[in-house]
Amino acid sequence: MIREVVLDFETASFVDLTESGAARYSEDASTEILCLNFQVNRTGPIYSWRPTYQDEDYRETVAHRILADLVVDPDVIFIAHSAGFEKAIWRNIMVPVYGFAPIPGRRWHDTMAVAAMKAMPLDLDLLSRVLGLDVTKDMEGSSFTKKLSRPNRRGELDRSKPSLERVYDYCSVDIRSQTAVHARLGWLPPMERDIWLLDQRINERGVRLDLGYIRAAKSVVDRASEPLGHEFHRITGIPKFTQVQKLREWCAAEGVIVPDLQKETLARILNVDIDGDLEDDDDPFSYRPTLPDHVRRALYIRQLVGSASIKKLDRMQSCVSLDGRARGLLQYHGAGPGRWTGRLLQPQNFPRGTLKVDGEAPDPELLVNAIMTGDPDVVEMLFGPPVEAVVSGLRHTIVADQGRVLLSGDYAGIQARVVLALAGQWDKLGLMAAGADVYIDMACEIFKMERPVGKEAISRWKHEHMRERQSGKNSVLGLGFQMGWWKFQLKYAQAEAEAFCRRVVETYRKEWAPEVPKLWAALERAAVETVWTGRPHEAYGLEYRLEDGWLTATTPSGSKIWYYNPKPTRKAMPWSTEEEPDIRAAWTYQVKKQGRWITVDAYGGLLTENYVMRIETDIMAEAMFRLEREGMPLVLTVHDEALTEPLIARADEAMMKQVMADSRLARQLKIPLQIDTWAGDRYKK
DNA sequence: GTACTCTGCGCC
DNA sequence: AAACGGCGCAGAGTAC
Repeated sequence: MIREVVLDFETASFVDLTESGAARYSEDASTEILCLNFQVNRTGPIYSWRPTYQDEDYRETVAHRILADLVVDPDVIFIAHSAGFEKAIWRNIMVPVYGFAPIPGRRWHDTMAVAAMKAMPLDLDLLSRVLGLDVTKDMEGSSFTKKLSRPNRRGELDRSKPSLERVYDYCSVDIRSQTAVHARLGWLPPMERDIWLLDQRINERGVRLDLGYIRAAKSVVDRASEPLGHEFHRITGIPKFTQVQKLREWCAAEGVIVPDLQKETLARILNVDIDGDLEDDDDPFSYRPTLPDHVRRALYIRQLVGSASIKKLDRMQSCVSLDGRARGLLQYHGAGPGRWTGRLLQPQNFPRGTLKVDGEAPDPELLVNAIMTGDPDVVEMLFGPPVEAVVSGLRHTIVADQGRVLLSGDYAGIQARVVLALAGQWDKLGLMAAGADVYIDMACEIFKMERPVGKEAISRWKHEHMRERQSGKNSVLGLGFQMGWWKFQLKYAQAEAEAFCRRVVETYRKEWAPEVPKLWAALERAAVETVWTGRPHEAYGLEYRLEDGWLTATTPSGSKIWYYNPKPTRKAMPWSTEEEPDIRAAWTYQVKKQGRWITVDAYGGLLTENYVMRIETDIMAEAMFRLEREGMPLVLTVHDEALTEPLIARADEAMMKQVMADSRLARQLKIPLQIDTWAGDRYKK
């Protein structure tokens, strides 16, 4: 019979767990176990295993004998909340220090993974509260235990007997929470369990970081920003250029109103063309007359060195394992519809490089070699502003191991392809499948222009009508999920008039992809019907049903999207008035947003986006299994991109394309896939 | 001090 | 006639 063991370590260390992650934490020499609490089959007694006792050898205790037996029994499954932590402590301390047998990956279960799959909060306290589980938390005991796990003010770990006794007293509380959560949430279904097991292999494999390069990059940044920081302080009186509000207030006092300090805003104000397609180039001098030189200089410094991304360098140093690989960078199902999210150094939001050498991104090795000198002057001479150069080279910190290469593949424009395929907009998909530039197609539709024919004409058009193409691209990518003209203007076209934005949105909905709004409406209707009647409803291959406190949407691949606590509501439409009210049936659900558990309105565009993201993730996960089988072990996934680290002999871009293209689900849904690949020693975009 | 929220900013 | 995409992290600011 399968037995379940819920377990929870309390530990102490000089290493900061949130800063460094479980892998680095567990292998640090200062990390020690205070106790391990565990409970068998939900109702049994809670045992506490400890490495030290008053009078007896820990090996002689009942807890130890029971635990040792459980570990070697292949029918026992170990359950933890955020199991990556318990697994790491087990692997790096329990086995080597206390002589327990290793526990293979297949014998672990993670209650956090189930919470993630069902779109619930991951944090155990909030999760218990939201689920209404009646576990009273001993707040004092909890904060005391937390305090004891870190060095005190004098820089020591407190090991006094009364303190430890207090921790032991408190410990069973988390076990009760975990057991209750497990009883409520249950197991992962087989398909999801396979994905989670894959996730664990990827997280434990980690990704190699070039520590020498990281050190050099930090040196470049430090040496370049120091004089600039002083100058900034002199000009503005603000000690740090990270103080956004103060800087804005200072600018205002100097007579310059700055709406925000975002990259693009700053570029516009300073009139620096960052991407070669500055949106507001009608009047390039609009800001100049009102911008005093010292304000310009202060903002310029902020632009030069204000990038927050370089903090990734510090994070890399603190979370890299002793063997030079960073682990635990991905959270399984971190986003509602199944996507992985990034952790620690957040490998999913590396800035895209802005450096250009002869109009192209520089060769990673050349850039790295320059930065390796640690000398900002060398970098400046070869590539331009040193901090910008380091930011552009941040991705290159990720490298392949000896004898291996990085091999990356990404699904080009997959979001647009999936939404068009689900909606049945086959004409546009046909264009995409034939390799046409649909952004140009949409632009021609918006601006009523003649479509260019022939390779040369297209290339010329692209060059001559860059702005029109950008509008086309934004529309194709952004308007598939019911974005209105207001948001479109805010996000992509602040320089354009309302009428223009209205026309773009109208063109997308009425002319370019008229099937897509039908998809929004159908999903909305099916979901509302399900929530209001309690009976399942299907639309466009997606089946909504109520399931034990959630509304689920089952996709054609059998995967599900979960919405917690769906409630029927009535909602006034935006155009509803007193005289002509338009109140319709709708529904809400609950979700964690910006750390808070809130109620949100469901609407067709959102349901469509969730559906599309789920399908994308399914296609990606499917491909990841095949890549692993073909000798291309995954190290990262960035939503539509798979980064693998095969042996040099197995690194074959054509093979990768083929493996990623070979998707049962894409065939079933008639989604034409296009895969772009590259191989190299360093990560890049 | 610690916990939390808000803003900014990076990605898909 | 038509709306609110998904994330994580750093730092500042605020509340206790």
